[in-house]
Amino acid sequence: MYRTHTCGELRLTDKTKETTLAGWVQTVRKFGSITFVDLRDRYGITQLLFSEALNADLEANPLGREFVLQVKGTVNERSNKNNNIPTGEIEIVVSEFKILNKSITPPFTIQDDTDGGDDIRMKYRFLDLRRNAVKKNLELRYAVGRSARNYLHENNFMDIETPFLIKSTPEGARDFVVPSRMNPGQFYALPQSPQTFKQLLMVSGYDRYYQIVKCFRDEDLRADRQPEFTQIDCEMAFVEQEDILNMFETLIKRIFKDVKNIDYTDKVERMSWEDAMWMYGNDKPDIRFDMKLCNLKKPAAVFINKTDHTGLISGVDFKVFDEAETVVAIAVPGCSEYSRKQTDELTEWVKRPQIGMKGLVFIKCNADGTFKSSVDKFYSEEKLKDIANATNAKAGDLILILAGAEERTRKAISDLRMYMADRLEMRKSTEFKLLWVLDFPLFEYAEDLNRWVARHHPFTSPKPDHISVMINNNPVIEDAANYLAHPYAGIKANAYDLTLNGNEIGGGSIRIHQRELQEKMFAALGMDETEQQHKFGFLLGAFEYGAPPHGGIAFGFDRLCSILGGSESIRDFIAFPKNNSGRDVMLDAPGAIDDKQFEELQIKLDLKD
RNA sequence: GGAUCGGUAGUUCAGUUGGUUAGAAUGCUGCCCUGUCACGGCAGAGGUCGCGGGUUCGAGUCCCGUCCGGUCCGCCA
Repeated sequence: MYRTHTCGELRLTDKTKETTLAGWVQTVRKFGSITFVDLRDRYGITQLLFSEALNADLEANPLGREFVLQVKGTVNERSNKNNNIPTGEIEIVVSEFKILNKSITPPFTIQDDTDGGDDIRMKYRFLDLRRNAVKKNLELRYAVGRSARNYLHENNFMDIETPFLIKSTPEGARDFVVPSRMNPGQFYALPQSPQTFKQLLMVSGYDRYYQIVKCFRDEDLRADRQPEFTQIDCEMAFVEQEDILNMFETLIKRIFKDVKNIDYTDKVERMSWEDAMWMYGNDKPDIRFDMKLCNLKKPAAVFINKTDHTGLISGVDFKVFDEAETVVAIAVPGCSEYSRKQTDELTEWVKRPQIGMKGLVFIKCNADGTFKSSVDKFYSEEKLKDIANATNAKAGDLILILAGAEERTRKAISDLRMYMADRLEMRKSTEFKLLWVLDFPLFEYAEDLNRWVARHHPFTSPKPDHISVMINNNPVIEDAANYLAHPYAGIKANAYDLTLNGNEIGGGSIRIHQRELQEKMFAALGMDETEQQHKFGFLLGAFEYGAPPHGGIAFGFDRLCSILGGSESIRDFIAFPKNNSGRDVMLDAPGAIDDKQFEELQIKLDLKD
């Protein structure tokens, strides 16, 4: 038997017990004739005491960091206790020991505050995983998964596996492809999600399905994006949007309780996509803080039902605002005393290529009730006061105004809002706020293709009121410059995203379940009948055999874990993640394959450039 | 596809307007130490400054290219 106890379980109550432990040597502290060793395993650290009698043995078999060690000994009360660790009141007085395996010196220290950088830790990920900090993250991930499975099981959801080797249907993200040896010249694709399979399961009558499942997308990476990632994928039959929202906000609340011991008793707020864009410039707004947008000017074709404050800024011959499509402001609390250097810094920030603004207008709402702005030449104190009122600015606030093309400006003000909130430390990783964003547009205009593309995916149903708009209008866009005037631009979807602290953690929709409407949808996306049949014939066929109304949702499991763990990067919550370029630096994958493999696949490599 | 930051000891970093022998901490090795737990003390080893080219009397430092890594934009139905 290798061990009788783990390195995390012995306590003072076990005093005088005989024990055998096995683990890794964390540190060796030698004191002349006695030696202390911290022995580590998954469960904790236990201190070993090697007395003088073992010195000859230790000299013959010296210990080093990360050696795998087995010891026999007796549990002893320490004379000096260590309150920082659970086993800190005891130590093992070693009677005999055996080195089960040696280790060369690790390239970085295996400690909470390691000296290793990201790169080297990824290369030696198996060592990095020994560190407590990384282990904690994986434990949190396991807890989130367990909580979700328990909840879904209790609610009659059934875990059903779906295939990884499927057919490429180049809609949306790029597919990873896998050549088939038995079908030369043909390729499988790895699923971007089990979307069509879970819908088929609904047709089959498995009315509550879930799967914690890997998905694959061959797109460029980010700190919160990996080429293979995990979703909590769910689908239900005989449901309306309301049923889904209730079922799954309860799931997330359950996870909060199980994993973080947080009682999320607040009602989960809901907001239309249009309101989110209008008030936050963002379809996944962080609503833990206010700083709502004040729309001073908007283009005629969008936000048709919203009123802006263009009267406050026009009529003074200020060209920057007059010529801009959109002018939008936020009031940043308590920043009216910003120095010239600080406002310049903000201006530089919005001028970076990633933000792409030409400049930044600011109004300081001084504590004494006066106003000072970068556009005093154009706007009187009275006018500034009116603008300040419109933005809900208080004395002491700093109003920041951006002007330019609608999409870019709205994104920029949203980024600026988040940036200022970060600067003012208004985004605490221990505070959680959920928000449903509803009523997304069904379509998006793709300039490069001059046609509509599905904003969510092509199986999303339109709002019942909008079905007739879809049926009765031709999807072809005659006037590309004026695409917003096309009836399809206003069609809203039965789609919903759940956001947490400004992150999209889940998204889904009520699906189309009638063949006719699904065909109309495919046609709107530029697919003729042949193409529809070729790509999605199986689904259209299935809809003819009694497809029930259904809908679902998928959660980004890795991202949810990283937010709950208070980290920006999902890599910390994946045992073996890929780097920024999609490489596994430990395996050095992807890599070339043998000529023999090419031969078997009947593929000849001919790289362009 | 693009922007931007970085690459110097095993590791994390410093290195001034280009100027003598490239430093610190930590890790590693050896010696000393009976109550440490970030142990301590003394001594020591350890460098193709990512790679290639250029400017210069002289390049870790400046320029060009390239590779690698981080972050972001595009992209991610």
